[in-house]
Amino acid sequence: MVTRAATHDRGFDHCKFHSRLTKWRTVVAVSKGQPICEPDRLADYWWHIKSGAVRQARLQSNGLRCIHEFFLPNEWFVCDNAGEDTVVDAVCDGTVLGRYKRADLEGLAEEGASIAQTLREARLRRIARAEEHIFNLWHQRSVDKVRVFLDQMSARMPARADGFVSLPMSRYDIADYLGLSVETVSRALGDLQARRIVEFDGVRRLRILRMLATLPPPPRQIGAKGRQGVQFLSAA
Amino acid sequence: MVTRAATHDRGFDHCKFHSRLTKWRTVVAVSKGQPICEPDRLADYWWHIKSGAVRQARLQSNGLRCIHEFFLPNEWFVCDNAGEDTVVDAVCDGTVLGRYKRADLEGLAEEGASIAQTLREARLRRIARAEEHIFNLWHQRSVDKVRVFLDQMSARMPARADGFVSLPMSRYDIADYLGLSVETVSRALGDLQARRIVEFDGVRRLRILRMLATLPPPPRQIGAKGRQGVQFLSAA
DNA sequence: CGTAGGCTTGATACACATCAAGTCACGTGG
DNA sequence: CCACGTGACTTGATGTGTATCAAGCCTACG
Repeated sequence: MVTRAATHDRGFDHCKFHSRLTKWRTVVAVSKGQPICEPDRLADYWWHIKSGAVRQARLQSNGLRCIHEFFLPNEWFVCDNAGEDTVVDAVCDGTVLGRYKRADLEGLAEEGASIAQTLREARLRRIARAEEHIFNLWHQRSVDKVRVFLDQMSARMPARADGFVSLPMSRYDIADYLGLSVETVSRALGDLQARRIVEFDGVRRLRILRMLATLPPPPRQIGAKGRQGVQFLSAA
Repeated sequence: MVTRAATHDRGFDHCKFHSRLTKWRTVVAVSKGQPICEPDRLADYWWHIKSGAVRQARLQSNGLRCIHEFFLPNEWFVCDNAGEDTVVDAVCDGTVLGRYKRADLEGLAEEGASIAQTLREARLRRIARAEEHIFNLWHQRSVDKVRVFLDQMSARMPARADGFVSLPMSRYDIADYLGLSVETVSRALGDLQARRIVEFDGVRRLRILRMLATLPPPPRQIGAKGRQGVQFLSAA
């Protein structure tokens, strides 16, 4: 397996900065399907998920909804370049966020190096995740997409002792995230379950049995047969 | 058409900072298919394309190559999270880059606000492009993917007076970027040409005749028929 | 009991990958 | 000059993964 940056937006010392941060914080609670704020204000804030989950999506004129990213408990995010068609809304009921004005938090960051660090890392992780998403959308079969998705989600969600996690999002959300139809997502999940790669306990509670790295080699060869096996020589 | 951040990494005052920058610069020239530097050093530098083009790709064990991004003349970039499977190499012969040690450039940035600005913008643009790429890979038909790709490229490439641009990359590169087969890319290009959306002058020189915004509405409806038409009410 | 939303399952259609030639431009060497 | 090879591109025939269409199921909740 290839080494790659970890994908957690956690690890931020709340005890230490709690009092300082709460001073600037607004708590926002939203129920399923509710936008977290007015679309044109989105870019003005840093957000921190306390519970539940939100999704950042882009709506097309034909009604299709492309979900760019999910944000899960304890993760930080900011929306730099949201267009008019961008919606950020709650995935499930009981979603609670901390909202901080960018100016406040980024000003604060100058004194508190640890906060600055957290925000910087959140940005970097955003790029890393986007690249993973691109890779996942790119050329894989539906089962592989769903598999990678489940791996990522169970790694990012707060885990329980027994290894089970409960997904906050519906099959429709997964479909819109992976660019598949709901039916295909459903079938893929059934397939993974049948092959004992994941185990379900109810529709949204699951546990990964076999990690990606330990899987047998890809049975099918999609695309070109090995274009350009580049050797490194010497630049300049 | 929806407003969205422009996608140019240009607009950096070279005259003003030329002497200061060249002091830290190493010029790197690479020919087609050559990596721009040792893979493990990639993250140590900021890069600036002077001529030609480079591609950032991720190689899979089965030989497939997923191209995450192209970088075109006059654009700045840095590779924060390149894994062992990541390759950044020249798309065509005659590719020349400026290479700057990150420590040097980012230290310099403290005094030169304009440089800091350029680097910050390059990062933001990177995210914006990644999101566009996700959107493009997401659910579209092959013709649409190719169409969007051509629009983006002709907007980013240095244009000539007659409106023609010459693409630096091959059909294989395009296929690996869009997650399609070469044949499909070729057919899509033929289709666009037949429908008088683009005009070709040789295989790699082309001109966009009709921009995306001015196109007729999507003939086909892929995916779900309008899930969750969310109305904004009021958060919290 | 009924209605609704989320989810699953089956039958069919089609967009795109794959396989297989074939073309075109541009070399290199006889 | 032509023969030949090679790499990039195109075109056609065929197969298949997944979208689409259409029920039907399951759970929650009035």
